[in-house]
Amino acid sequence: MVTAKQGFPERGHDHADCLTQVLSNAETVCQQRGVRLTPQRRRVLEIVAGSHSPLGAYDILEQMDFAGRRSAPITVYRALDFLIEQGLVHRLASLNAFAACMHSDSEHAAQFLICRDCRTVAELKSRRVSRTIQQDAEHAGFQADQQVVEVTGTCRDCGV
Amino acid sequence: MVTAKQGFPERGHDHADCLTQVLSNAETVCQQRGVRLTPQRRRVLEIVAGSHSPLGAYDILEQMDFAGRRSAPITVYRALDFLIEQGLVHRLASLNAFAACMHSDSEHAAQFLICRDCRTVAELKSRRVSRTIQQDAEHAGFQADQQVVEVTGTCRDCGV
DNA sequence: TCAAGACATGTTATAAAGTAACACTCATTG
DNA sequence: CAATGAGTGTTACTTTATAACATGTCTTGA
Repeated sequence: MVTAKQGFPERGHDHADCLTQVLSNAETVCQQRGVRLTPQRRRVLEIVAGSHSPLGAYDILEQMDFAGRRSAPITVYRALDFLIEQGLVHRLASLNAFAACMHSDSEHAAQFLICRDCRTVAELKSRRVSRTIQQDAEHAGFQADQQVVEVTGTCRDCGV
Repeated sequence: MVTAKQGFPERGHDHADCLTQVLSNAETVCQQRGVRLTPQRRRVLEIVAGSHSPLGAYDILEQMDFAGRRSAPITVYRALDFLIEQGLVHRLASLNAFAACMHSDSEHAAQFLICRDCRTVAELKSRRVSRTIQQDAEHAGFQADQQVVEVTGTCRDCGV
């Protein structure tokens, strides 16, 4: 994805474009891997990617309502499990919430910048940060294999 | 605290010592700050510090049982809120769990190493890591003011 | 073509984590 | 000693997440 590559997404950018790109990237990725992006999963991804701020599972659930029928929570969680496994969605532990991955490139450590004012989330994707953590952990006798980095603060637009 | 200053605590060290130190440090700190380490709060700290692996709020609750009576969850959460505020306990977002701070020194960024085998948790406390995050966030136009760093992997004792 | 198996979803119920609201106690302190 | 404020008790509830089992639906190879 292009729009959010460096730093925060531009306020007022055309988010419909992001959405389109995320979805088409997901199609490609799933096809390549021989896994199925079913309508349910696609729908959940669509909802998550449609928001710049992370959504709780039950927020997603609400938006899944169809013809007055609500699906069960497990439905959403199952779709999320799949999407997370495929790296298409990230889980934000400090918020109990989920955000679409706006980057088509492969594996990257999960690093997030969370604006406390506008609730927008961006990925940091700093190799320097992940390398430093890796090294310092190793130095402490620890073999790191999964990093959670979640930074709260204020983004450019909300800052003083 | 001495025992856990660098890297992981020695397996089989005398944890009763840690506990004593944590508690006496807490007394001192609270006195200095003019806040009250009430029996409830002290009890919760004691329980949390008595475990090397982080405890869920309801694990703590169980250990609070007294004469067959169980307190309400809110009791534990209130004590935890206080202890976290005073920096005596940390919250591990990725585990929904709590761990006592084994370091008497003042403010430090919350950075954790979580062994996936023995579930032991140690603090990393790397200035380098926090500085790097700070800088790279700033570079992305983001004013960082709270960092969550939680690293999962294997500790020296559990490693190959 | 159709049975077997694997994957995906539906349904119901429940577990686990966290909070709201209000009443009561108890130690200050002015 | 009344008033205040911090701490706790009690009850009920919300939010987040999972278990267990039934049902559906694709694929594939006999």
